[in-house]
Order: sequence, then structure tokens, then C-alpha cells
Amino acid sequence: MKQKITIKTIAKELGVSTSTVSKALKDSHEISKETKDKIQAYANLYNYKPNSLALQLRNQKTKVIGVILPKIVHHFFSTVIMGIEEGAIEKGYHIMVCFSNESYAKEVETLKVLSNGSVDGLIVSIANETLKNKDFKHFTDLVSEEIPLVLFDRVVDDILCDKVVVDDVGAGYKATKHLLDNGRKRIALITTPKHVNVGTLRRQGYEKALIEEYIKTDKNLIVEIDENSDVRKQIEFVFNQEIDGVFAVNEIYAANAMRIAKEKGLNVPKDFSVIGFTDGLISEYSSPSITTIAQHGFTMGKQAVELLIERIEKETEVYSPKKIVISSNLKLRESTKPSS
Amino acid sequence: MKQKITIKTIAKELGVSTSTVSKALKDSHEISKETKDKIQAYANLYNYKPNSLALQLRNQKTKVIGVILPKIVHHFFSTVIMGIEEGAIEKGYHIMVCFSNESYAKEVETLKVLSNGSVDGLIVSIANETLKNKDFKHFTDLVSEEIPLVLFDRVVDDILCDKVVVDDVGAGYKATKHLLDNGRKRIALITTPKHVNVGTLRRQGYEKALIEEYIKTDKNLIVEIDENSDVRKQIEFVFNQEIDGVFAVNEIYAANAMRIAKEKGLNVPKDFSVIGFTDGLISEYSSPSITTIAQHGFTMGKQAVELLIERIEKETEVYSPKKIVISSNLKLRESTKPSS
DNA sequence: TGTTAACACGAAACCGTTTTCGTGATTTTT
DNA sequence: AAAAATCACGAAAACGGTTTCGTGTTAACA
Repeated sequence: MKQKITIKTIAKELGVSTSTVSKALKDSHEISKETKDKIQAYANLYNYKPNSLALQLRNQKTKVIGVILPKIVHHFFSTVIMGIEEGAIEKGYHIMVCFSNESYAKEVETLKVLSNGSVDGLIVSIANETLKNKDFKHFTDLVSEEIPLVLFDRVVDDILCDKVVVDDVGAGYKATKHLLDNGRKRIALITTPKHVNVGTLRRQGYEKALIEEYIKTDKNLIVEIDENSDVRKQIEFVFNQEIDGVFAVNEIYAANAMRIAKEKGLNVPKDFSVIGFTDGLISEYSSPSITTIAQHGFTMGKQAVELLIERIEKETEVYSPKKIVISSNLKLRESTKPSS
Repeated sequence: MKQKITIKTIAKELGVSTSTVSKALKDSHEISKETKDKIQAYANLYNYKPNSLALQLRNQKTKVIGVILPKIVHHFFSTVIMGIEEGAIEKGYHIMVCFSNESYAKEVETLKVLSNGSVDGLIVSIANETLKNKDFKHFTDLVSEEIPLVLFDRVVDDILCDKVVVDDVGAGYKATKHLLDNGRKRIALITTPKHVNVGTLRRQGYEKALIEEYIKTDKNLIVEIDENSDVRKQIEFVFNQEIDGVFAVNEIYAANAMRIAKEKGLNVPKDFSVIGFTDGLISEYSSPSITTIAQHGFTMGKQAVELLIERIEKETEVYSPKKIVISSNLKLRESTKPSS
């Protein structure tokens, strides 16, 4: 890379001290107009830009926020990133994005690297493997180092930090209630393994809605998907039962379920209703389009980053972690058009 | 944030100089075993981590790569990010991600901020507005500052830097040829405005395939989508003509076209074929699933970052820009099952 | 005319680390 | 026993800025 122009260069070239240059560039009253003009003209001519590393070192802050996501090729997470970035830019921050790829080891490593001073704070959604392990030491260490941290979506209560989540129980309830209202009686649930807490919470909502209608939850109608083996096969399994609707905790499962239903000759939404989670493009463009729970990823991201920046910039010693719950809502589409 | 432990702290605490601490932590032979043990033990105990800002300043490199994308909630771009990140991590780099949101102003601003020393190099896909403006000064400035830059997908030849693109002409050709081979005669093209060069290139491939079959390109079969107004309406327009197939330059347009075709009572793929670009989830999960040109975003990202890092680390003064062309291939699905 | 204030600038410390070059104290060599 | 080599460590500069605190010169005031 070309030799960059620095304050020193300018100082030497113009026969003044670095302090004078620094002050002149900040339009300090200490410096005479002529000197300022001369220095500023020179700086402009040679396109001087203050070296941000030097400033970061001096100010002891980077104006960078680290973001660690389990994955990115995913509508929800990419929407969240959008929100985080927008919120960050508004406050003069930038984001450094890393992925854990759902791996515990990579999450630990990334957290370690980012917490060595390269970022002012972190926004994280926990990797699946970590949730399974239940080993959160890398997070609690971060907290005890007092590095600002905000967890979102996939959070755990043991980690004492700010959190942003969707109202998963409520969402599960709304989704199931909607199916019941449409007259469905035997509703399958396609969810994640228990360690993924969002899945568990959505399941609670599902069960709550059923109980209210005096329907006993039937274990055979519930399938916990193991992403390491054939997802489609596992979903097909539930179709061995007699069912008239399905609530899936994400849109991939929902799309798969609908496809299977159609292949089995079921007419969606006439004979069979489908409802998913994450209001992504699949739900919008599949046919029939799929009713979903909208997660408001953008809002989540924005709230998370605002929370974090507040935490970073507030020097208050006493600090009680906040938890923001974003309410989700139903996005009605063709897959649950009332069966006449 | 808690007061971080530094080399100075250790030095003072242990009554040695900072140089000794620094050397001891690097296991230098200059330091006696006892002193090293003592210092290392202390560092471990208090969980000392070298401040990365100080290192970056001293080494004059950040090991960070800036990435500027037009958008992220998009299958292709998020796949590219994955590739970039993986390649970066492998070489000990991290990525700083920003979005231009297709805006010229934000692109200029972001480029300026990132080129002040916070990154060692940049990977960019140009914003639509910039392509329309044809104002690339912010890029050429970067090049003349000799800041390593790699452009991908949306590139322009005037900027002298490394580039990674897909074989858009070839891809357009393959897609159109495939439709022709399926016996389609009146093939609509749904593309972008002319300033988006990838659209223009794909169109060239389309025209080339038609010419080979002695079919004259019919302007009425081509629609250039303006994203600022109703996309669906614009696509519908082309259905006023008699057509038996459509080639769309991205999957959203393809999905829309297929939906309209179905609404018009056309049977896909029996009466009508659809082929898209970007092998995303929509194409996979819509019904019928949509044949696409796979863009290999992951590969593009990885190649781009490898090119960039090579450029960053090679101190060779003479440097001739490279252009890597990634060949795309057809992913056959239901929307173009041969009409019997 | 002597004192004080305002002005315009520079010296030096600081942020946290690395690294070159001394240097005094041992140990080895002759 | 004197010279040379080795050892174990420290001082200081450097990376590129900012900022506090002088300080010499000039202008204003009594």
C-alpha cells in the first residue's frame, strides 16, 4: 500500500509541530488563521485522513460492534443484520460480522478474538451446539470482564446481560389458536430438539392453545427435527398419523410439510392448513403462500444494537440487565384460508 | 468496561520492565526461565490478552477486510458473505460488513470511512445507483491510494482492480438454449435496467442463443424491471404477448412470472417453462420448483477473498489486475421438465 | 514604563505493544 | 589474571494521533 500521509508528514513539510497540525485540523482557536489555512489546504490537497487505529488506541474505543451469528444464509438472521447495521451506522458505529456456523468451538474462538479490544461490545445469537452443551463459560467470562453484550433470539437466562427476544410462547399460541379457529383438530407440531429454547417456548404456546380447547397433546403429532439427518423423512413421519394441520417452527419445515401434504393428495388449505415461523421469501412465494408468524428481525436487530450502544456509552456502574420482548404477529396467507 | 490488564500493569506489579514482559510472553531466549515462568503465570492468572489495537497500530495492518454489499437479505449476497468469511478466517482475517443499500451516497461514505486504516483491503459489489450514475471516482481514488480492492458480481471495467464475476453471457446463453431445447419458441426475458451490467450481459447470452436458432429477438418480449414501481405489474405486461417460456435474471422475477403464468391458467411446465437465476430457496421450494442458473456465490466469495489477501500480502510493486470468471451451471428442476 | 493578559505555538506525555540496541554482571576462554 | 563472550534485562524509539501544560512574543492596561 502507498505511504499514507500523516500529521507528522504535514508538520515536517510545513515546518510546524504535530500539535499545531492536530489543532489546526480541528479548527482550534489556539492557532492563527493563516497557519490554519495553510495546514488545512495542505491536508486537503494531499487528502489527509486521520488514522483510525491511532484514534482508537488513544480513545480506548473502536466504535465497532462485533456480531456473531449462527448462520447468515437465512432470512431471519440476515434481516436482523440489516437492523443491527442500520442502528449502528446511525450512532456512528460499524459492525464486524462473524459466524459460528452453529459450532461451539468456533463460537468460543470468535468470542475470544473479538474481546481483545477490537470491538466495544458484542451482539450474539447462540450456536445450536452451545445450547446443547450448555457450556456458557465463554459468555459468563465476557460478562465478568464487563464487556457489553447483548444476546438475541437464542438466549439463555444464566448469562447476565441484555437480551432481545420474540414472544415465542405467545407466538406459538397465536399460531396454534389460529389453526384451531379454522376448525383444525389434529395439529402436528414440527419443532427443534429441546435444547433449542426457542423451539421449546413455541411448543409451550402450542400446548397452551390446545389445552384451552381441552385437547390433549398427542406425542405422536410432535416431531423434533434433527438437522443432521434427512429433514424431509422426519417430517413425513408425522403424516403417518391422521392430521389436518401443521405448525412448523420455521419456514423450511413449513414448506416441506406443505409439499408433502400436497403430494399425499391433501388440498391446502381446504383439507389441510399450514403455518410457519419466520416471514421469509419461501412463505411468500410458495403456492399456496404460507401463513407465518412474522418475527420482526429488523426490529430485533435495531433494538439490540440500541441497547448495546446505550450500555457502551453509559458509564453508570450499577447496571441491571434488560430483556426486551418483541411481540410477533400472524401474517395471514393462503395456506390457512378458512376451510368453508 | 473493566480496567484491562496490560503489559505495563504486569511490569509494574512484578518489578520488571515492559520489554521484559513482552519478551517473556513470547518465550524469548533473552529472558531467564524463572522470570519467564513468573511472568507467564501472572499473565495467565489475570487472563492477559494483548490489545489488538496496539498491535494493529504497530504492525500497520489490521487483519480486517472490509466488505460492502448492496444488500444482505438476498440469497446470493448472503452466500457470498459466507464464502468471504470462511476464506478470511482460514487466513487469520476478520470481516467488517457494511451495506450500501443500493445507494450511491452511502457507498461513497462507507468507502471513505473504511479506507482510513481500519481495514487492510476491501471487497465490494457496486450499488445500483452508482452503476446508474456511472460515477466511480470513489473507487478510482481507492485504487490510486493503492488500497487493495476486489470487485465482484457487479463490477465495472474502468476500475483497475481484481474482479470476480460469473460468466453472465454464458449463463444467459445456457438458460435460453435450455428453453429452446425444450421446444419453446417465444421466450420472454425479464431483466434489469441496462445500467445493471449483469442484466445486460445475461441479455447478450439470451440474444445469442436466439440468433443461433434464427429467431429474431422481439423487443416486446423483453421487460426491464424498475424496482421502484410495482414489479408484478411490469412482469404481467409481458404476458400480454403470446409466450411459452420465460427467462428471468433473478429468482424473485422468476417466482413472480411463474405465479402469473399459473394464474393465467398456464400449466408449468407442460404449457410454459420458467427458468431463473440465483439458486435460492424460493426456486427450491416453490411449486413446481424452478430451474435456475446456480451462481456459486460461496465460491465467488472465497475466490474474492483469496485474491484480496494475496494482493495484501504480496509486496510486489508491479501488479496487473486479475479477473476470475466463475462458470455457472444449470440446476434442472420441475419448471422446465421437457414438454412431452 | 512596568505589569499583565492574550496570542500562537511547541514539548512532552499518553494509549499498548514490539524491537533494537545498550549495559552491567557473570562466565568462559586464553 | 586479563580479555572475550554470554546472559538477563532495561531504555528508548516507533506506530499516529490528542491534549495538557508550558513559554516566548506581542498587545493592552495602569
